[in-house]
Amino acid sequence: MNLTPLVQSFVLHFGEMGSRWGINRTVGQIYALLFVSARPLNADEIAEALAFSRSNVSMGLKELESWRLVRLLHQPGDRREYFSAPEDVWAIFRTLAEERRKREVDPTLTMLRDALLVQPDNEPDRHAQKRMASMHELIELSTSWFADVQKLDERTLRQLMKLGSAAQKLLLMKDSLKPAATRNKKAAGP
Amino acid sequence: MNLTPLVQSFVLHFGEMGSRWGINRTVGQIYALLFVSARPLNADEIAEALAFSRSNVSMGLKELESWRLVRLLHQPGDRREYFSAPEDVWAIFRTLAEERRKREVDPTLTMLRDALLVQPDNEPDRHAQKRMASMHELIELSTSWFADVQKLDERTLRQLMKLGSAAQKLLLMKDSLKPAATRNKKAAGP
DNA sequence: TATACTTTTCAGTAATTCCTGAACGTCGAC
DNA sequence: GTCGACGTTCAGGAATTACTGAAAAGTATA
Repeated sequence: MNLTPLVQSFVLHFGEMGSRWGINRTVGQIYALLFVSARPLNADEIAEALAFSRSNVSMGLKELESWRLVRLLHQPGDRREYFSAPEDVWAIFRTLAEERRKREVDPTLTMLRDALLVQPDNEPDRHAQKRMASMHELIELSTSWFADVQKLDERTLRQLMKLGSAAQKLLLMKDSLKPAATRNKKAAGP
Repeated sequence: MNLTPLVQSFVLHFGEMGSRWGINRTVGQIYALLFVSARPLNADEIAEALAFSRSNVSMGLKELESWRLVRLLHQPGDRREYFSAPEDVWAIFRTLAEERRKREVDPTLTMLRDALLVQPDNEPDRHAQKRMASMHELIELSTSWFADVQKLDERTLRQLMKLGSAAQKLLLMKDSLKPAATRNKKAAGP
């Protein structure tokens, strides 16, 4: 399989971006290739297209599977494993965010919580704990908010985003119209 | 300078996390140390506390400056440069997001836009372009939304987040109060 | 069960990234 | 100017990570 220049540049870009992340070049390129491919590909096709060794592709696919970014499937009458990237970019985004949370955010929250349980016995620790507490609050708040928002379906999410900072105005309105709370409550009901 | 166990564990954790990102261990540790420090530190103090070479610290600080994550300042009567991490965690978050956008998102958007300008002359390219277009739309939408939300002050942001998916309900309310024709059209549209 | 095909593992090597010490540059005090 | 304190650069060695080929382990079919 020969890549077109268009696909080539996309794949190379993702390789680069991957290595800026923790993800390595190989994995980024494999994912990019699957993302733009019109049909599922097997490991040999990927290895040939990207000029990687078969074993490197195998490892890359395993990594992508651990991120739940690729789907494994079979073609009738073919024993080989085929891989594809899910269609829905919003779902992909969700998956990515969820995995990153699991791998990066959660351990950090655990570490912070543990640190905040310690009774500080000196000034540096007292200050450090204050700083950690503020970080903990920010992370806690933003991830739980994100988890919440992430549950919305694509259409609603799209609306929310298009609304942009106008959401702020709705908020402020709610805030300044205390007596009108009944009206809001009524209108927002299911 | 000797680190307390509390600070030590925080610093080590950030070193680890750093290397999961593109950032290396050194840089992560330096930042963590500055973050919890009650006063600005100079390069020698950092080098001693973390047991890195002076030159390593110098490079790390340069990197952190390029991310605008540390502030350079001077103490009266002291020629050395002192560094501190900004206090406000919300501001830090903002800075981080902005820099990442500049370094990762913007180049990707440029690549995608260029790719979408090409007139595809074969089926694979036609499909690839469709996929790239959907990715482009998602990134465009979410980053412009994020830029918008990021302008809010801390208090409002905090409110917005605490509101969580209740924001969804406000949105739906707004939607359901429109003439039925609009809503139906929207729901059935692409 | 044997066979042929496919995927995975892994030890070794290649490539990359990290880190250091030494040399160099800069700047203010004298 | 010289001196000394401080910051930066950089070549090269150390450490880590990526990648490969060969061998092993699965697996469906006959």
